[in-house]
This record gives sequence, structure tokens and C-alpha cells, in this order.
Amino acid sequence: MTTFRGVNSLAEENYLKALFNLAGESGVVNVNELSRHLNIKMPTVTSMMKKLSAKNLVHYESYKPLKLTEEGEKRAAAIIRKHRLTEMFLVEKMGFGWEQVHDIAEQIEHIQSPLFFEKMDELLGFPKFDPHGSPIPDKDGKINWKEFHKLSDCKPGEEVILGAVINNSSEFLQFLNSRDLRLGLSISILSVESFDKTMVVHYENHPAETLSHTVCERLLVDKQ
Amino acid sequence: MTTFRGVNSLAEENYLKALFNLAGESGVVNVNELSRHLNIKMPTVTSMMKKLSAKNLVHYESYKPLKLTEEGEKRAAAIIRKHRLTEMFLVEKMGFGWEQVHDIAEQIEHIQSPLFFEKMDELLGFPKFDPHGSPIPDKDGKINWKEFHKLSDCKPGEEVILGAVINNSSEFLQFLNSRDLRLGLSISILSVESFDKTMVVHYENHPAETLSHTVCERLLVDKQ
DNA sequence: AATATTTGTTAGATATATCTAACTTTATAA
DNA sequence: TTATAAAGTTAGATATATCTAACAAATATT
Repeated sequence: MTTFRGVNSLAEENYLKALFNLAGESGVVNVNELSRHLNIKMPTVTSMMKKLSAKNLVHYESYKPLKLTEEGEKRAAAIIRKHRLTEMFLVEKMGFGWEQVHDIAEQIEHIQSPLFFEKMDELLGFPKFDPHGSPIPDKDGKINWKEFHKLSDCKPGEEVILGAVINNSSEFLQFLNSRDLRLGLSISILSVESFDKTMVVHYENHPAETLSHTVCERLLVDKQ
Repeated sequence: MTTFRGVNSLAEENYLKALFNLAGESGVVNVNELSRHLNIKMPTVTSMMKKLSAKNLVHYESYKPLKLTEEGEKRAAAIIRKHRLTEMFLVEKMGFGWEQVHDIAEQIEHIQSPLFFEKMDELLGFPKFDPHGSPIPDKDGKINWKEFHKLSDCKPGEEVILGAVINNSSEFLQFLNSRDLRLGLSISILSVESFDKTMVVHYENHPAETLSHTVCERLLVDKQ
């Protein structure tokens, strides 16, 4: 039984998603980067890029950086939409913690059933962000980019709202849990250590919590 | 990225499940049967049986019928447990109709996350049957077989409760929907046509509904 | 019992997705 | 600006899961 996988194989979907996630401003990604991110050797990546290029999902030219085509970007956004809707569903409707949902969503994002995800979307009330504050692409693949700042770029005296986290690893999220740090929280910056950029912040029942630069770089905030 | 699939590949899981589902009283299945059911050619089936035999999941000897080993049966039951829990979740918690859930569950049954299915189980209140009345294997793979009778084996005058349906195809379930036939319904048998075994039954707001033998064979009932 | 049909196996081919080893191109640094 | 390092490609091997064609065994039919 050839399990139905829609137009793209599971492997292809993972490459598309990775290309989408790794693309910065320029939208381009190196073979090496992609290789490291997917933990797949470079020759394998090269051959897959040729395949996706033949399907008009990736712009590929020897020795040049990779870029998704418009169609490739649409497909990738659709997968990320499914991933983020799933994360939201797991947290909001099934009682998972935000640190538990990544690996499950990583599998469910490949489910082929528009109806299944439409139902999720509906039950969730058409959310715009996932539990980590990442925007959920709409059905056309468009993403509502919110302009967040890194907490590490803020100055003492500023009061900000925690809007998103950059790293979704279970370890990082568990660290945030242990400090009662969650999205929506109002945080005041008390001081910044010029030596190592460590911040002392105040929020809720935490009058003076010390956060390393590494942590502050991964917290995205809204300066209102 | 080698997508994590636990101990068995997706293909292997589908063979195990099919062996489980096709095994009747004797617990044995023919290569040909399996081949037809999975829509995979016999030589492919033979080679997979050798592989599963090497993994001690199937008893395989040339030209003899196939049988799951104890371990194979456990693995198969675990997959079927995930399938049926999913169907129940889709119907009870996501608002799907019983005719819509098979194909989605067919995909979600392969998700590797014990926690995900434990959560489903818990949210559903540890159900014993799926939306089609099929028993949900417990965590040890044990199945609580209820002794149902085919409606087609019942006699005029009997009053029975619809407990399960044998065919889960969307078409059949839609037919049942169109006649307001659902699990739990109390049905009285008014008459049986000796010529073609067609039954005339009475239930709820249907004073005299005529059901073909083909349909009655697929309806399992409880004679209380 | 001989023959025909069905069922099952063997052998070898194909497609996908991966790898390693060797080589080439591009980028970096002395 | 040449040498070195990093990034990328080519060629060929491997594993999985599938197929077709040809053959063998078991079962059914006359």
C-alpha cells in the first residue's frame, strides 16, 4: 500500500519546511546550512534540491544559494501552518505544556486532510499565533509578521510584554516555566550588566530575576 | 533526516495491522488475502513476511498460512488501539461524523508519542469502544470482545440494540445516516422476506424501514 | 489420477532516500 | 596572490519497499 502523501513525499516536505524556516531576510539558504539543520549529508541535499528544482519548488543553480519558488513557499507555509495549528491545539484543547508539543506537531504536520486542520482552526477560534508566539500562516501562506524586539536589545527602565520565544526546545521552555515566564507577561528591566549583558528584570511575583544574555536574546517582546 | 518511526517502519506497521484485522478465529491469514487487502503484489508480501519473521513478529513458513507471533500481535494491537482512540477523539472531541474519521485515523495511528494517545484516552474518559462499536484494545493489547449477533441472524419479533457496524466505509455509514441508524438504537424486527432475506424493521420514528440482507449482515446487535 | 487453476516463491528490476569517497569550485587567509 | 579551507558536486554504493516475469507447490476439477 503506497500510503497517500499528497503531492510531496515526507522527505520533500521536510526539506521545504527547513528551507522556509532557515530563510532569513534574503530568503536564501546554503546547502551546508540545510544539511546541518536536517542532519543529512550535503550530497543528499544537493540531489534533493535538483529534484525539487525539477518540480519547480526550489530555484537551484550549481554553487549558488537555494531559494524557494513562489509555489515552494506556498507548500512550505502550508506545512508550517499545520505544525503551528497543531501546537496550538495540543496546548489549548489537549492540555499539553508548550514544552511538550514540538515533537508531536512535527509528525502531525504531515497528515493529509484539509478538513482535519480546518476543524482544528475552527475549534481554536482561528488563532493567529502558536503557543510560542510564532505567527500561523493563513490558508494562502501569508504570514502576519509582528514587529518584536529582542529583550536583550531593551534598556533599563523599559517595560515590555513578552510576545514570543525564539527557541522552542523543551529545555529552554522548561527553564522559562521554572521562572514563571510565559507569553503576555509584563516585564520591567531594572538593570543590565555591561560586562556580560546579564539583565535583572521584574515581573509579577518576581521582584528581581537575573537572566543571562543567551536567554534574553531568545525572548521577543513588544514595547508598547 | 530519518524521521523517527519507533521500532517498525510505516510499511511494517501496515502489514501488522492488516494481519491482525484479517485474522479470524484461527488467527491465520493467507499471503493472497493479505496481498489483496493491502493492494500490494504477492511477491512483495512474501518478502515482507520474511523480514517480519526475522524480527519475530510473524510465524512464516513457505506455503503455510501466516500468523502473528505474540509480540507481533502486541504491536498490531497497539496500532489498532491508536486508530480507534483517534476515531473516538475525532468524533467526540472534534465534531466529525463517524463516516469521516477512517482516513484521518489511518494516518494518525502511526504517530509515535505514547503521551499523545494517553492524553486522548484520558480526555475521552478511557472509552472501551470506537464510534463504530469496535472494541479499543487496552494498553496490553487485550480486547474486550463483546458477543454481538448479526442483525441478519435475528428473527421476526425480536427486539435488539444496534451495537456495532462491520463495514466502516464512508458510503455505508452515510447510508446508515440517511436512515437515522446509529449505535444504541433499539430495533424491532417486523418481518423477514424468505426470498432475499430482506428485513422490515421498526425503530424510533421509522415505523417500517426495509433493509437488504447485505446491510443486515453488517449490523451487529445485542439481544438483551 | 491427470490436469488445470490458484496460490506462493524466486529472481531480478525500479524508485526513493540515504550514505561515503573523491573531486571541483568558491571563499578565506597567509 | 597563491595556498588553504570550506562549501558544493559527482559517482557509485546501500537499504527499503515496491514491481514484473517466470517458476513451483498446493488445491480443485474433471
